[in-house]
Amino acid sequence: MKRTHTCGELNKKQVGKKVILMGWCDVRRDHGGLIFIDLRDRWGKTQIVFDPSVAQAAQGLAKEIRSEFVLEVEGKVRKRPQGMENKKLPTGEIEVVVQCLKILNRCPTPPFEISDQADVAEEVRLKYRFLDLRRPSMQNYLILRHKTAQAVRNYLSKQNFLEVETPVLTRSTPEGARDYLVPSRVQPGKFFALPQSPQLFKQLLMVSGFDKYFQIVKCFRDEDLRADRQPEFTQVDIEASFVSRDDILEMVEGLIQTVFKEVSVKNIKKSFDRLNYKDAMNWYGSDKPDRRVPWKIEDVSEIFKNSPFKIFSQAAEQGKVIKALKVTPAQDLARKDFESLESEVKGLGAKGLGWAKLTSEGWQSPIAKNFSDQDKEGLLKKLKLKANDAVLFVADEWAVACQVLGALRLSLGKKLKVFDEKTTDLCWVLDFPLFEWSAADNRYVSVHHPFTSPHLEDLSLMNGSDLSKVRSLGYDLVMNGYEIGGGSIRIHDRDLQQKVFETLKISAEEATRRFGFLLSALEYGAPPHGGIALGFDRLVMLLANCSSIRDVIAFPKTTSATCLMTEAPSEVDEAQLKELHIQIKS
RNA sequence: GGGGCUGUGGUGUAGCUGGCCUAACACAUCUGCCUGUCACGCAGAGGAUCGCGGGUUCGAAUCCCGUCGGCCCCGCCA
Repeated sequence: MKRTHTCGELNKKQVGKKVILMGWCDVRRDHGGLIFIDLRDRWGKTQIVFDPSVAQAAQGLAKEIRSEFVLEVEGKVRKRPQGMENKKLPTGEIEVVVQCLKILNRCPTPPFEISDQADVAEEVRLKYRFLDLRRPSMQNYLILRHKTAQAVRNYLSKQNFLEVETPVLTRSTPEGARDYLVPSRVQPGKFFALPQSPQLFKQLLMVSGFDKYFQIVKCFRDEDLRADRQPEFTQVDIEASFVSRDDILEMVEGLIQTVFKEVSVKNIKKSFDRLNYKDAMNWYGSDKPDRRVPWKIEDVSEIFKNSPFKIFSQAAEQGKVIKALKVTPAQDLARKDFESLESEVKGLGAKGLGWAKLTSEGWQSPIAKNFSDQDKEGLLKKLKLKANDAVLFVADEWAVACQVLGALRLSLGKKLKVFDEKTTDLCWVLDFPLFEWSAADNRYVSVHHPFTSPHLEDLSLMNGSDLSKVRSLGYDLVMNGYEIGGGSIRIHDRDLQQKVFETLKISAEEATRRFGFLLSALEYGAPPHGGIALGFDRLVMLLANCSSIRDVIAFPKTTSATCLMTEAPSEVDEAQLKELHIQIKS
């Protein structure tokens, strides 16, 4: 027997036709005589009818059918009686009258109803993921994921990019995320690492002359999970030779537009806004700003420099900044809301949060009584305040003040629903610092990675005292407050690479030991090159309007990095450990 | 490593300021009836010792401590 049609394609054009359908029993409506069953497959649902006057035997067997039984039915397509059409179904104009039924497999009562309406705890869904994935919405997410991957492959292939696979078993290159390690059986005491990204391999491919490379590839990072972070995730990894930063940015803009055109109903702009890191931090308090929140952080240090309010004026004197965020409209925020914000802020590293609300009766605020008339006037003018606006103040080190107000900007913007969640915003963040000081390590560390090229205008600063001023040729692609991609123009000069290692306090021996193959490759005629890696799961998540990448990954891990279905990771046999020369200490 | 939320029949929830809880409701399940339903309907039935362990108390789903699982966030994620 062969299935002639799927459950999503029959309509009145096939009326009268004999068909064979296969699928799962979605719902059963047993009227005693007539039995209706919605047969479901990944293409849709079709109503099948068992009529004792048409096929007595089939109708008798149909009495046994329960939810999620796997069925094969042979029957005739017929138009539903007048007024009995189901407008909610694409196949709702017809039904299949069954002449012959085969129960291909039975099913115990499922742990939850296979339906998008059913509200089931994620814990249960993940344990029975194979059932969860039967739900139409989950099937659509994976279909969307496939289409997105296809669009990416087609676009890049048309642009003459070549897909090349790189090793999954590779060497550990600390610095960066924690590695997943794989013990070597043949080399006692030695380990492979799973790649955090194919970064070095793609650079080597450039040295090999594959001037346009891409790969849709799994990457592994043994770090704590988030809604948008899994220990194994997929990147669209891209690298090209003889390109400038703008070449990469434009190519990626084309890629993203193509993806949107093929899989989404949303429209996005032709080219994406570019902001530099400093502005992103100053205006949005984040290097991955969600610009859909229509508020910008303002610097009001100048206004409070001479204020009688000592907390602010002294902060300004000490070289700190006073940042202000106008929250509008804020009529729904009461004193207790501001007070709870204040405690929230302390968890983020700020010493305090000032607030003031402008009501029709004047200022409502625990601190505004300390402001001079000049201060108030300055604020009104700079922030263009009107009744029912509130202002949040943080006086702190620049980075802290920005980040804290950035966090509040986002959480209040969402809470007060001041923007349409369905809109899409894409932008580039450029000119990141190349290095940042790590107090923990007592040295400078790479903001991106040690192979990122310094901004060519800043090369002279590389010898200066304040290395945090050196900008990089790195770039991040940001969508709705998520970093969906990041990359850079790389260093292709061995001496410059050596210099960066020195700056990072990575000794020559250490560099040779860890990245010798790269340094060697850079000597053998490395072309100028650069690239990007897109977070494929995040991209699909945003295209699907989901809030967790788990929803667009077939078999994801929990926040404690386990799989509830397979119960991985698991203990292994003593014999396996022995072969791998591994002993567990408890 | 830290903070927050959460765990009650198969599923989702209510109860959680301790005693009327002999744990309620909806869906699902089972039985019977039903020839036009599509969240089918009607009548009935079964099913949870409240994640687990300990403590307080005359009495614990309810309070306390510990522990395990899930989710969100900070740190971490070059």
